[in-house]
Amino acid sequence: MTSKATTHDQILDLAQQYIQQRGYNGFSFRDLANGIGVKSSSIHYYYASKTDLVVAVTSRYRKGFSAATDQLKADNLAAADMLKAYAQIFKSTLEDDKRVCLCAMLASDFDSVEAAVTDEVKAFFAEQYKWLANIIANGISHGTIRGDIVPEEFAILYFSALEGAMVLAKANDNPADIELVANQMIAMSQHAG
Amino acid sequence: MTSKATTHDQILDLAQQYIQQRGYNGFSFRDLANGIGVKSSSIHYYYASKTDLVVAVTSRYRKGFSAATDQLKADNLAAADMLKAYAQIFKSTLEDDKRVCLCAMLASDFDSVEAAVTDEVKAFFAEQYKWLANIIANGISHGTIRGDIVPEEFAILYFSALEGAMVLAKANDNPADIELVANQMIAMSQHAG
DNA sequence: AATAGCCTATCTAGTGATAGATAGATATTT
DNA sequence: AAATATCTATCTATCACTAGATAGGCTATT
Repeated sequence: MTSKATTHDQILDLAQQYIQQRGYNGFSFRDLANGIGVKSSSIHYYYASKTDLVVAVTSRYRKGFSAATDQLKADNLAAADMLKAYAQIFKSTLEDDKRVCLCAMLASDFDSVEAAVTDEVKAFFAEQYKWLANIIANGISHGTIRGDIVPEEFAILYFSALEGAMVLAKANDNPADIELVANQMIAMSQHAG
Repeated sequence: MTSKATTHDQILDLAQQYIQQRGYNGFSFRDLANGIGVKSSSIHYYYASKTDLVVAVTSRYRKGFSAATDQLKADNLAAADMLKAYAQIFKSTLEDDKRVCLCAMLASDFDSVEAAVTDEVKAFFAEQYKWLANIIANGISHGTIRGDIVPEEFAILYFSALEGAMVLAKANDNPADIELVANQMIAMSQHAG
């Protein structure tokens, strides 16, 4: 018996999809309602405002992403493999669902959203920077990543490149570019051969 | 006597600003009209549809950017300095005007815009990839950039990272991150010390 | 009976787009 | 030169539609 998703979950799921594909200003309560098969007032029953809805979606996304990266870290791979697996999350998000990172979309919409949303987005970025810097620092201490790399700086580079590659790869309809971008950075972070 | 900008030019200028700051779905003909001091019907006089307007803005942006990079190339700097100067365009766009690359914004809005717009955006990306690959190839042939780098691949990396860094730097209110990202890639493209 | 979940109906505001009018500049004909 | 015609750039007013939001009612579960 396939347990039917609740309306509440469907709202969050579809809102997330719309934000990832069309951005904050690219969908309406009616779009959500029509997609789910309810009325827009039912969305308001769960979320009084669009801001409330988007904050909930972003918070859930942020926590889900953290859980995924924590899981990845528990696998205890070498730093380079960890970074590769991390990039794979971005690639499959685009390849499988034609979606861009939720927070990259919302970052583009920063001038359109309220502080409650930007706070969640900034928290997401801070968490990802921290996770990446930790992985990189571990790689350096294990001698698999060049010692002249500054973990906090390379984290920003790696993350920026992946987020940018995601948007460009979608525009160019070429998800493989994400892997191409990640592999080049990883190769450059290794000791010269 | 300060020559007053025509209404037509004001429309293109303000539309460009809005797209760079709020995206395709983040502004209206009325926003433009109010900002300029005319009626929205006057915008329609110049551009029958929003698509037509955005195509015109994007085409102008693309040609202006090409002119700027051609000028940069004429300066005949070393590859690394050329790449640094290129990144500086992105940084000052964010720092001075709080704007993101027009085409990065439109790329995020790909699911919301018509093919006439996406064609212009894709043409912009293709031109930038080509310019960067050429600069990198020159650097390799002059021996200032590592020979194991593939120009077309590093171009995608460099451009992706800059576009991503621009969006993230805006969200984090930290334009210096653009330079940080560029400098790391340039350093890694050099021969090991 | 109370609550949860969803509905109908409606509101105010704003969307892109269009029709028709008009003042003033420019061009053409007499 | 004067009269006529056309063009440019803008206006007012309105279209059908969509936006987010809200009040109040119905129904099913607890």
